[in-house]
Amino acid sequence: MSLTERIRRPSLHEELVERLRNLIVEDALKPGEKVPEKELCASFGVSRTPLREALKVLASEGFVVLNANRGATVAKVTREELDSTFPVIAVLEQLAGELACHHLDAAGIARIEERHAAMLAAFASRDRTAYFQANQDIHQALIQGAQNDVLESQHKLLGSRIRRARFLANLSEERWAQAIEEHEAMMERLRVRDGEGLGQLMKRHMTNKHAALLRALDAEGGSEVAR
Amino acid sequence: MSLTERIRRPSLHEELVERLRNLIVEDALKPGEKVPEKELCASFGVSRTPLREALKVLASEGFVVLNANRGATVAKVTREELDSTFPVIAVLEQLAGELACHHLDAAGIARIEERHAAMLAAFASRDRTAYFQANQDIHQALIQGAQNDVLESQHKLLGSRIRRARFLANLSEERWAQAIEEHEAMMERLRVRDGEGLGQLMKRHMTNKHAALLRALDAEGGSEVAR
DNA sequence: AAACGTAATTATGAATTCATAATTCAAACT
DNA sequence: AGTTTGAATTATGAATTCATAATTACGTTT
Repeated sequence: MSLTERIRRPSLHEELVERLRNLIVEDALKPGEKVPEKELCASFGVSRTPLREALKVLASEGFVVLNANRGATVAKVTREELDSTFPVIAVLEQLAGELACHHLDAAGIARIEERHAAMLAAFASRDRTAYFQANQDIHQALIQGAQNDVLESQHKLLGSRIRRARFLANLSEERWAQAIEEHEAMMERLRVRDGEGLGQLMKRHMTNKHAALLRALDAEGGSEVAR
Repeated sequence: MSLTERIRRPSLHEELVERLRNLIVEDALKPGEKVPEKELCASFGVSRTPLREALKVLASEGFVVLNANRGATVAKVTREELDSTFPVIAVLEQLAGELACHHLDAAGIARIEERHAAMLAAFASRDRTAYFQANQDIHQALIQGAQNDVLESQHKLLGSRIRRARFLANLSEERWAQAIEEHEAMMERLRVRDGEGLGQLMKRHMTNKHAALLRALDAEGGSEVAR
């Protein structure tokens, strides 16, 4: 790292935004639950002011809901929100695919190729954890390869808002196999740097994931999705 | 309106987020300027706490930059940010076009048809103000017609972050004429509810607007764009 | 005169305090 | 018994206070 790098001491509220968002995304704070202001202040060892500042930010990001004079609750992810969010993520991924084909160098593609192989191996041994990891790495690499900060931040934000839901999607064997096929097709487009084609495949990949998720939800019949 | 509607009293910080964002978007607070905490507290008649909460939210939205122990400044819109933002807006509009064709009813299309006519009239008389207004109404109507809250809010946020810049774009007569043609083509697709086609045209329309803006900026040679 | 160092001032981040709204719980009443 | 009313408690929104970091002003030194 640079020797004269700016000293960076994140303010309390920044730190708290991170920590609280993690608590929510990692499901330590569950949707619908009240955010226990007092307890959190005590356990983090901070006063209410920075914690409340953090809550306002998280509210604007959509992770919590503020009710006047009634405190904050963790936002529930409704079916409607899911249906609104997936298409937007889908077009963001489409854009990422287009841009990544332009910007990724050989090394970058090689890295994705490696993760793709890891994903195939995980599928072969039906190792869900390894599969999810490799899968996420690939999408992440493509997003970052697009070299567009706005795209990256928006994608990250929307992705984390529906993070929990995505885990429920790849349940069925058929869907899993289909997803693998889709990834194979994506890799082909990436290898020849066909941005247009990769983008369309990524969009469709997301759309299919959404559809699969909806089927899974309908099967269990909950209109409300746990984060 | 419903007789038993919930009483809604926006909290101070919500109110302040709105007001401050307007001050920034409307250029009353200029990019790079310090946000004068004290003055604003005085003129709004509130204490520092809610104002600072509002600043944190605006920072997470990208309108201000917080410097530790050095207060907040209005975010500058850099050339890089512009280049990152336009492609994202473009794909959001693409999605809007696709969805709007599905969701808009005859009345909705008629309303856009009317605004389109108003836009043509404004172009004929070279009335820039009326043109901008009609143009914005059309895009707004298409976004809302998509009936996707996430899409709408993201589009609104990104749009307002580069609002100022967009005013600089339609300077040249050629670009203006080209934009009109693009809108004509868009209307054709909308009339036959060709979502795919409309989406692609809207994306290209944005891409062209971006290109025109860059040319305008290059001509005057500023790497930094006033909001 | 320029540069440096130090004190005074100011601005900022965060804790605390305060007023008020919401909730809880118990007693009174139907 | 169940419901309603009202005091007590608690939680929340916002103002104020406090400690510290940053800036400015000023004097000293070379």
